[in-house]
Amino acid sequence: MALEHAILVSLAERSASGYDLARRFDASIGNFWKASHQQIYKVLGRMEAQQLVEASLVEQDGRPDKKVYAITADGRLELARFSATPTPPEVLRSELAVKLRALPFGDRDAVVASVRARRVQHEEKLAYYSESSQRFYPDAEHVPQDQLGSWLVLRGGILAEETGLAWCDEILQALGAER
Amino acid sequence: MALEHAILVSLAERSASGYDLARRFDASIGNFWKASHQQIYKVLGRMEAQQLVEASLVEQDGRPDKKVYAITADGRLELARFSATPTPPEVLRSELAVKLRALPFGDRDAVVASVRARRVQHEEKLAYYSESSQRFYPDAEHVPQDQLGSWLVLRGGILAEETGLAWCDEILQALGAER
DNA sequence: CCGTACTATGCATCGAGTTGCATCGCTACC
DNA sequence: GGTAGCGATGCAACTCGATGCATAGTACGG
Repeated sequence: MALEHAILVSLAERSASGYDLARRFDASIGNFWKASHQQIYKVLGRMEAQQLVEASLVEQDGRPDKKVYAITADGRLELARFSATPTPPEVLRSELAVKLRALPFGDRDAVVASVRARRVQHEEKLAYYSESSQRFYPDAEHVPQDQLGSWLVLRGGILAEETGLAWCDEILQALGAER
Repeated sequence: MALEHAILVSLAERSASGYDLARRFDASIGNFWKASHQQIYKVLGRMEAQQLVEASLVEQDGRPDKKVYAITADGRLELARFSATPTPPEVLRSELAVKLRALPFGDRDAVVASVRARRVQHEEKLAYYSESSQRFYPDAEHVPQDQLGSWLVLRGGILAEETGLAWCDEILQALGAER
């Protein structure tokens, strides 16, 4: 149930409407946790009932009104409690790996195409992360304490994409395909 | 719905009972796709109704009878069709990343403990993969064609664990903690 | 004035997967 | 004789998330 906690973190960093959160979950937070706006609204409703967050209606002109959510004291407690919880191992599910294993029974060229597509995705995300890294943390040796977590998450993303890229290259080479 | 296809691959490699499959999904296949025995039995039932697999009752002495499943012609077709399908990007959900991002609002020592635990997991899996690699593919330069897929999946596992390990070390260093 | 696009919020349905529980056969150990 | 443990199969309840659909206000271009 870590979507709840991802939302708490995001609201602790800065209060936001459901719509704002949905956009964050498509960008910065989305780098390590994905969620649709429907899911977010549903969970926000539950969290408000549990008094982990509180909403205030903000009237806007030029655009529809919105409900801005803020984390409560209870929410901060829950976030701290979660932070102190042991982290279960992550379960990986790789459809690409299934297809690789299915190579003797499947379509080699199509799998190569999938790997090429995956490679492009890794390249794009890596480029995006690298750009973010240079923009927000130009001095990698001196990252401010309060941004340490975000920086480490970004580093994890970069490492993961580099590795994904390297794996794709290894696959393509083994299958005798050009990049 | 790739559990279905993971089962098809496994049965194409060798026929097995639900129980056998459950063990495979805890070991070799489990390296890239996890499933509980309950889930496996449920899906096997559906797949038998769809005639992707067929069961034959095997009476054993010294242990309970079992139903051994084999892939059908339809199953092989479905597997080939799946293999030729574009692969959707993988959605990552990292609870550890949520906790890192939550560092300013949480328990630094507890997060360090989580990272240390995660590091041990990576070490163990890496050791297991490396051992498998040396045992089954002693000559990495000359892997037989029919085992190429399995080899590449194993390589992916090794790369991922090495990277996970490296990330943990980077985190521990940044947080000023020893290994 | 009409269509398109963006902001903003939500419901309803369905499938996949997790968790807990249950049953049965047989072996091995104390 | 009892019980712990493994092989073997499955049902039931529930949660999470994906997908599709619905609605409403406002801005802007043509």
